[in-house]
Amino acid sequence: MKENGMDYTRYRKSLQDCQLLSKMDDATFTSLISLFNEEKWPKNTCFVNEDKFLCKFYIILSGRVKMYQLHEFSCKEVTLFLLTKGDFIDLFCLLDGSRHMAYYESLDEVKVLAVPMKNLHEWLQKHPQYYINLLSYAGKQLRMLEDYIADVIFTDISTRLLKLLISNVNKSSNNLELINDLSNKEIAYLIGSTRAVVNRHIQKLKQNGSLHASRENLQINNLPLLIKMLENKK
Amino acid sequence: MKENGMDYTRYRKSLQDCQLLSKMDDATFTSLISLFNEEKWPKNTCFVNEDKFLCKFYIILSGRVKMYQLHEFSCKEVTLFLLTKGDFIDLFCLLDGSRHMAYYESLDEVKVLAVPMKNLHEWLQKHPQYYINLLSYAGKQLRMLEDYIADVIFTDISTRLLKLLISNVNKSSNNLELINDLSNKEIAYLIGSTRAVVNRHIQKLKQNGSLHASRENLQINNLPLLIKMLENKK
DNA sequence: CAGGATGTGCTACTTAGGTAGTTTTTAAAA
DNA sequence: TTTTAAAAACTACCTAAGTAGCACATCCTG
Repeated sequence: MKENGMDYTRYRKSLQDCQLLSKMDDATFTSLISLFNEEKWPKNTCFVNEDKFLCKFYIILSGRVKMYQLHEFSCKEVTLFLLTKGDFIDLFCLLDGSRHMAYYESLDEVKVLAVPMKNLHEWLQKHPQYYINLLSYAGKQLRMLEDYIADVIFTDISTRLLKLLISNVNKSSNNLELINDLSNKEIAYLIGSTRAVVNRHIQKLKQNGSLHASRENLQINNLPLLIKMLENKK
Repeated sequence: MKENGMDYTRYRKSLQDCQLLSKMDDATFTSLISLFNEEKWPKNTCFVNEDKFLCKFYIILSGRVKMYQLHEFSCKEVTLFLLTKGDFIDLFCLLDGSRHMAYYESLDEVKVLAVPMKNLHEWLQKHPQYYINLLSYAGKQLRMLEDYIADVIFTDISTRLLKLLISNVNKSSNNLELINDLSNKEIAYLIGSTRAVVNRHIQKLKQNGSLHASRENLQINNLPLLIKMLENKK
């Protein structure tokens, strides 16, 4: 991190949605952020729960990182979180220092702020009120997993696909974001299915004109229709 | 809570596994526990995310409480957590005060310690280091949900049933605990399935002599066999 | 004891989703 | 440009799991 402190305001801005940093005055922010160093990870890099996640804590500045579980036997995957700007890696290890069996992969070139776990712990000891922010972040993730489970148990693949598409449409631009450049396989992992099945359902959406799909490119053609289809499921 | 303080040591003992209270000296413990009142909930009572969970925080002293999600349309259920001694209700609401869409039902007569959310927040403000304990509890729950998702996506019902049974055998007594008096329906909700399907698999376990099952009563007959069956799945 | 409610056991049926395999398309690398 | 690899598209097949329905057992209560 630059000594002159110029960068801090830049980080302040780009991390304005980061839960750890919310409701934090500038002085505190500076004391915290000065502990970090910026790192850059290349695209499509896998981190199979390396030791680095036990000794360092990361905040994503830009790019996507998927956090997933792998079934060794069948080599199947599920993506649990699609982490983006402001998200943490790995909160679990911060919590209790125990190894968290999880896999990470960068989907873009990713910029992160990195801090040695030890330093962050020391800082938090001095500023324990910010544990609340971490708790609130953990709570948000817990609810996401609860919803994931409810979806998997209660609804079929086509419903889950519709939900995924609709929930990733940017309200203002009406464009599909975050998942629009993913392959069918990655989409499948996001909803707990397989490439072939997801493709089958995508074909139907293409046929009724609600979706445009080509190689690693998804575009919503008719959002109201997608919403209507989702509502008809219930 | 009794004024004489006699009860505090009793609570100390029965809550020794409670994560919020770990590494807490007696004076601090007393200052915290004196905020609580003991409540008793009758068996089989539903709490459909009532306002009480928004204004009060509970620690379970004894008995089981299942936390579940309900699919309104199909009236299907999934049990996400089987809460017992030392568990919290509702951590989520404590975190950010937002309504947490969840359902609770007591499976036994349940004793809890209750504290107004406001009072606990005030106490935590004065003792912020104990947020760490809550974080660590949240982390444990997050991992449980991650495992749940991995199980549902990667494995079939019979595998999940075997896992459930094996993981609830008391190592020392070799007896099935916590779930041994549940109906097939409740077992099904625990692994994200339905009564009929679970019953189908239970029949197979009865046939090969690994399990004894009668009305709301499950007993392990041959644990090594169950373990072997689980390993053969992989 | 009778009646009702709930849990269990079992049959038969349906189907969505997983699987395997092949072809075609696309895009990047050589 | 050709080559190669990955993604997408499509076909055919199989099966576990969900569903519905009913008979029977068990328990509790009036």
